[in-house]
Amino acid sequence: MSPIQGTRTGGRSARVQQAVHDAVRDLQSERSRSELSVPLVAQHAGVTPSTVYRRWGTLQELLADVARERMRPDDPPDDTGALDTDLKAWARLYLEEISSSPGREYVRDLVASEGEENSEQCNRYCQVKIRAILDRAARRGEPHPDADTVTDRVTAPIVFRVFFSQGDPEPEWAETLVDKLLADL
Amino acid sequence: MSPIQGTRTGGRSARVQQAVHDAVRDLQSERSRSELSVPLVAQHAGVTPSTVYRRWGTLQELLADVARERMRPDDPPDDTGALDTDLKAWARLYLEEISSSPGREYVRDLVASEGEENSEQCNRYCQVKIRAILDRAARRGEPHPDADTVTDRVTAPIVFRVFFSQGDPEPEWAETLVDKLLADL
DNA sequence: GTCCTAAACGCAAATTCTTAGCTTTAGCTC
DNA sequence: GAGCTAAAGCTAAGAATTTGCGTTTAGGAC
Repeated sequence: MSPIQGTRTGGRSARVQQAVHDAVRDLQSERSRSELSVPLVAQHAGVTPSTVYRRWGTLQELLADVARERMRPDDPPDDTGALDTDLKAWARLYLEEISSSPGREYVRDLVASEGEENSEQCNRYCQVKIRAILDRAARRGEPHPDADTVTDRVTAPIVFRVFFSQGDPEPEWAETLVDKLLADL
Repeated sequence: MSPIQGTRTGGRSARVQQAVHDAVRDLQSERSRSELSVPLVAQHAGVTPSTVYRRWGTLQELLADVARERMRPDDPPDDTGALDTDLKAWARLYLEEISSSPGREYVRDLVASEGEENSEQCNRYCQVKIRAILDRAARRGEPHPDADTVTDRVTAPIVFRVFFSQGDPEPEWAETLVDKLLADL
């Protein structure tokens, strides 16, 4: 039985999805956003444009779909032995990731997409990592904030500053956010 | 001598800009984002599409330009007599504004635009209001955080939650952000 | 006020993107 | 493996975008 009645998830459909995603990633690495188009992606993927239009609707939605995939957490965050250093290492990495040129594009694509599922999913991925760090702290018996507080005091300021303030924040700034958070516990 | 060599700011150019902005606002109030197009806006504004393309480049950039205009601060925030209540009133209003359906669209349009000038300008508008509140607190002799701290602890979480968390936050939640900020002073 | 220059607009042709209808292919169930 | 149908391919019509060129007009100089 398939997960959703009458929706095909394997075989050709899966291959097309894979080919289109790969094409987007390839093209993103060598062309600017304004040079991308549905027909171009379709050609590189070896499918017809109408297939892409039917499945994703617009280039924007396709880009958001690809961005969400790229944000999927791969490895659990490094265990440095203490909450303070775990959170700082993660915050630093996160800031570097989303302030990088491709990182900005991904977040931009997520926010620009019509529905909010993609952005929400992305935040959930983020919280998975945060919770892994907090769980370790709990097991060590360290006092720790909850995941929502970390989101409000570390993740949110990082994302906000990258998108709404001029100039790139220094990696150290992410660590000061963690310092302040832990000082207020 | 004109401010920027060879850039026209008055007369016909100004009228066209006004007409196009007005057309966008009119259309936004009665149509969904996906129904907007450059030719449609141009027609309502009584100009040719090529004029819009040449001045703004894409629909996205035009929408970001309009959104920035709408975010411009109008009145100074209400003076309720104390920092705590001033900040809470502002935070509540801000949350309501950007979590509203048109508000979300404006922020979306800002972030989606190519350059970052529009988003940055928007944050500056926001900080103008925050600073007005903090200045009043300073004059009253109240202890107060700096504007960047308010941005990190109130503005950023509000924006982040509206765009990356599912479900609409309650207005009261914005006030708790202020409570926590002031408690940690 | 008049003239000059170039920025900005209008128009229209050429190109590219998007959509819709129909046909074909290939997963899935039995 | 036969039948069913979602999803892909194909093609043509329609819409949006880009571009070149002529015209208008704002802004500065005299």
